[in-house]
Amino acid sequence: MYAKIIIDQDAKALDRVFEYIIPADMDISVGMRVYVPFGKRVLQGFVVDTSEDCEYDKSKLKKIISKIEDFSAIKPEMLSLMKFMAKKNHLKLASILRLFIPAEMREGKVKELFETHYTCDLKDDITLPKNAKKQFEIIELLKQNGGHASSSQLAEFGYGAIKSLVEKGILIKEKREVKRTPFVLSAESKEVKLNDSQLHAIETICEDKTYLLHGVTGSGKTEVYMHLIERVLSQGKNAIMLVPEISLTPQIMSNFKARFGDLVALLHSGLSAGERFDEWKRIFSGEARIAIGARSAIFAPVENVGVIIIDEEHEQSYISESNPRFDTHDVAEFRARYNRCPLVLGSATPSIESYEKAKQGYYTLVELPVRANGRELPKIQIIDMMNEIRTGNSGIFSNQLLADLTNVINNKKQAMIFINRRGYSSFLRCRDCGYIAKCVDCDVSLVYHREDNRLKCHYCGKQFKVLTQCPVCKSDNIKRGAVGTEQVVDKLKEYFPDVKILRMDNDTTSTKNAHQKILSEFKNTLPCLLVGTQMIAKGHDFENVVLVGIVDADQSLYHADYRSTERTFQLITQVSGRAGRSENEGKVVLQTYSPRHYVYKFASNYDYKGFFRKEENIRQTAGFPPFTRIIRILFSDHDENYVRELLKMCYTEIEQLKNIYGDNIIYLDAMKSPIKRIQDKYRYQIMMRLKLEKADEIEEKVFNIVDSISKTSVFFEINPQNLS
DNA sequence: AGCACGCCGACT
DNA sequence: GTCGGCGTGCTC
Repeated sequence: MYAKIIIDQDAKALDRVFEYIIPADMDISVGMRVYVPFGKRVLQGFVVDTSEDCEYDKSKLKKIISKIEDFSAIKPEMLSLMKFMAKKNHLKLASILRLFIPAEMREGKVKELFETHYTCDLKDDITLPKNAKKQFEIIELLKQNGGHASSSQLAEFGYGAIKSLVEKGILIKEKREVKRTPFVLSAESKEVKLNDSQLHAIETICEDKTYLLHGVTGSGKTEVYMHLIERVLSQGKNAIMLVPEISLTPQIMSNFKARFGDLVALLHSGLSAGERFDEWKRIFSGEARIAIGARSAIFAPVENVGVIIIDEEHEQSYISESNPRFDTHDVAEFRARYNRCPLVLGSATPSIESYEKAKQGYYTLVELPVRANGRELPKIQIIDMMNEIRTGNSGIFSNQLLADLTNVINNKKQAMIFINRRGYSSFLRCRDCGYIAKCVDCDVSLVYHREDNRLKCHYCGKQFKVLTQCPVCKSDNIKRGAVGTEQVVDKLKEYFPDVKILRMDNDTTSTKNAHQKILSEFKNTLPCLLVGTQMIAKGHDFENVVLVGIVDADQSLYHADYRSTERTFQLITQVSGRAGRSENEGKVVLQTYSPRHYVYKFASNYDYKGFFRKEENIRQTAGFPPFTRIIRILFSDHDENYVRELLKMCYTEIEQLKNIYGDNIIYLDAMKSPIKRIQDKYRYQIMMRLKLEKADEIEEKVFNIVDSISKTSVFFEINPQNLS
């Protein structure tokens, strides 16, 4: 017998199958990991196929040395998924396979944890010498435990007594694997009465289809998820649920643990290597039937999947931006179709892409239009900061926000001040009329680059001189806009010197548990102000928060990204959800320099559909996804000349495609990447924008061109999020 | 990726 | 004469 094997090395030249002889006495099946001789070395490989015959020169074949584990770590479904991802995302096979098993298993560092375990058969009459008091106590303890005990439980009895019981054959000693189950807060499982739309949603979501579950904030999506999972379990099937990393809060996990107990396996970054490995094994063996985790949990070795849920489906974190780049949606879709089960995408603010798919009938839209507790959403008041400047207030805070903050403090309540800061790139804004420098072709904000003091468009690469005078109002009061958390805290201290002010951002949460510390201090202080970045937007409910201030909402709006408006809408909706969670009525003060921008009108009315229609229209007119496809090909290498040469060759070839496809290629250009050099590698890129009709075909051709020219691997990105 | 082979220059 | 530079090509 012969085996087709993929070598576990991340190199373009090895990105294919190699054949080996399976020794007659070795029982090898597809999906196993093996050691093989490769050149002069011994390497790990994955068996992806076995056959009676081989294609390669028989005399040159070598034998598999040994198995790494005795079981197939990669299940058949995952091998199909590998092929799918390799084609769809142009990834190397080995790098995909690595996603499917815990890193700790590959490095071989983490081993199963063993503990000595003792069992005794309670049905037998146990006769002990009368003076064997200790042995008697041990048997008593075992009786209470149903005949089982671990060595740690018996530690207090001393080894002599145990040993003598074992020797008499009363106790059976064995090495047992212990699972390191991560600690989870315990919670009461409470039965919640479902409203009609929740019931309707549960009833609807049952076919082999993709459902977009659009539920307003607080509409009880989680309850729907739980019911769906419950049903699936009762059918003997299993479930996968994905949540954004930041939502993997102890509260959510404990709710699921309370409902489903040990059937839940949690996969998140907070686990130790050993814990993660054990959770993976619990899923692999079928002991755990519900896998809950962040992005990478979509690769959990769950078999017989009955439902896949992606909560907060619009979250950016579902798109992997580093090394094997993939979109969790695609993978989930593949697995759902493979298992012929529903895929549920849940969100209060679905991504434009997903809602468009629902509109076109690819997804089935299911709505939860009312809040489960019947409470009103907090009022959002928009403050025109240009007007503040005109009336002589050039500070960070509007008079309204200061008045509301004073009110909060006098009433011994709490407020959150949200700083909208994403990335470091900055834009230029006219402080008199609010004008923002934009690209003449692309309708995205230009980014200021300090090193050469120029404005650049991250989509087409065009460069502009830095403006010194506003083209609209001729004012020369043009500044770069970016307010930091520190700055805000300092200012607040001037206004409210006696009030506790906490700060939460990347700087203050770098140490372990800092997160938790800040939040619990906030919880226990009245009055108190919490200043923070995106971090404070998610998850936690604080009943005393009655006011949320959004200091500079525009910061994400004028990011050089066609998705920035969408993201701003999502952010406002989410942040607003922090105010008035309990009896206390909440309010949101939103400060902006562009009060007439449509995003604020729709966001302040919680009008998702209105926003969608407007945004859809704009994307269509401007030629952005989901109505076009953007392809970014990133070349990087230590040798700048080589990259430039490579870029040039690829570009010339790709340009030829224009002759065949004409205006199906809306845009094509080669340029330096916005960040020229990362880790001493020079980065150049080709950007293209395609009409959808021929996009697949063109993408395939482009890939083949680049693949045949380049010796080193090249990154392909479809509709990139971040253009650095 | 790593490792050998190989074909050039400059040194014990 | 030989040591060692790294360009090229191969690994079942």
